[in-house]
Amino acid sequence: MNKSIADRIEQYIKVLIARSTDRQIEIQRAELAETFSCVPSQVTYVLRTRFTEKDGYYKESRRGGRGYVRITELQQECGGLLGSNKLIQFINQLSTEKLLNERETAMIKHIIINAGNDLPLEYRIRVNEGIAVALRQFLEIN
Amino acid sequence: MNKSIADRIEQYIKVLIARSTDRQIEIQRAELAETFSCVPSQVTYVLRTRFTEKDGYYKESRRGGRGYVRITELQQECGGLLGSNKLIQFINQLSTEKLLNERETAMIKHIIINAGNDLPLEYRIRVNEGIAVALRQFLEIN
DNA sequence: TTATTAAAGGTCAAATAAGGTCAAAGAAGG
DNA sequence: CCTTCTTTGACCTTATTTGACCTTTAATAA
Repeated sequence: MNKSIADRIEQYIKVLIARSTDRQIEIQRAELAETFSCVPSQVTYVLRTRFTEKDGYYKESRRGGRGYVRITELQQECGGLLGSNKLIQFINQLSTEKLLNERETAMIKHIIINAGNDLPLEYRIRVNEGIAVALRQFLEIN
Repeated sequence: MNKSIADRIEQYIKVLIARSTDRQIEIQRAELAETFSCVPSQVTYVLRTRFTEKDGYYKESRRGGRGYVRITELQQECGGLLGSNKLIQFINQLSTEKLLNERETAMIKHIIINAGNDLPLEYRIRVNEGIAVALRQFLEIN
């Protein structure tokens, strides 16, 4: 079974991330497409299908001159502890269930990603748990 | 991660401001352009896109001989450590200014009260500061 | 003192350089 | 076949770079 281009691009990106010191890389979409002799939107496709938030990745990008796509692999956390990606999944779920509207979803995600950023992991997890509890209370669920 | 000229000029200016005693500097547009080997209007572009009032900067300029551009970084007033009451006050202010609606205000307050609750004070302060910064970013204010 | 000139900075639009979206066509697997 | 995943390309939005032309002000010449 011959790997598809998408598979190879996925592998390539994952190797880059693994090699990085901070689980974060920046790529040029066009350059990567060039490397794999495919159209740029193929790269977009790979990012859309294999580097989702649910997979534990966070993406940012900028257009125009010197544009880029930055991919961050969120810290994998163990057991029942609530890391940022799990919390974001939870938020997404609330959004799907229409318990949060679009703006609320974006706002809370922004806070989660940015607020506890520089805290030691254990504290971040506790903050995340607090946020989850608060949200549950506020929305009167569970 | 190859920075654009615009990015480098931005950095340069920010370093100058940081080094200044009064968060205020004066530059010569043409000279700066010379330094970065670009056209003068490139500097104008950087000032227009990255040193706006929303970003917390104030600009004055004068044309003609001995012309200049003066850039002042407005002092962020909530300089001290951010306890929960201060943060709540801040949220209330956002609410008064209609930047947050009633539900959003209540939700965020709920989160603030619960999120860092059982953390040591120093961490709770850091969380609060993170939340304030994230909110400012999200609402695009200073 | 007044008129002229040179030395700034400002504006705006075109050219260029990215990344994003979407839908259609093609391929793989059941 | 039918569905799902992949590949491709046309078109869109955003960011940067550049240059021609405009306006303001200080210095200087008359």
